[in-house]
Amino acid sequence: MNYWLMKSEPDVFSIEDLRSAKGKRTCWDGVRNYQARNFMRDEMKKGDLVLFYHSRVQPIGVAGVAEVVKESYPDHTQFDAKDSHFDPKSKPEDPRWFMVDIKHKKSFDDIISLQDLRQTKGLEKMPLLQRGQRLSVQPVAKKEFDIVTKLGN
DNA sequence: GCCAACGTTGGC
DNA sequence: GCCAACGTTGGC
Repeated sequence: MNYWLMKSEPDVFSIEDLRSAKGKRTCWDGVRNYQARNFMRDEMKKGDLVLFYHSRVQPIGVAGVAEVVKESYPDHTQFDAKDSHFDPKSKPEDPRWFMVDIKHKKSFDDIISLQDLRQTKGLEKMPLLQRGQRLSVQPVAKKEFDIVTKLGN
């Protein structure tokens, strides 16, 4: 079983949006970065757990936990000319972009702030905390996942 | 809103 | 295959 971190701008889609979504789940569409895509397409498995991260908007940090409930399949927004994530170079018979479905598991009472994460021992190697790191989907070590979720209790 | 860091594109 | 130009991310 693997662990992940996925970023979302909460004014676009927050952990509470996920909680109130139908079935408490959503498809994670719109990822247009190859490395992030590869993680979703090749390595994310049903049952994997995800740290749901709020970026850009204060308070920035880990807002809760979600679970992968459906493994990768083509992201439909790449074929929709009216969608902001439309990719004219992607063909339905050879899709370029993939997504997974995730389901809400837990919202933390308080968001675990980026500053707190930076100050927590054992998290020094988290990709999230590395300089210049921008991936919206990234792996998390089990140890790191355990430390972070413990902070959220 | 700024801007550093990074990814992608496309001319050569 | 290089690399300048451009676009995006995301903390501040």
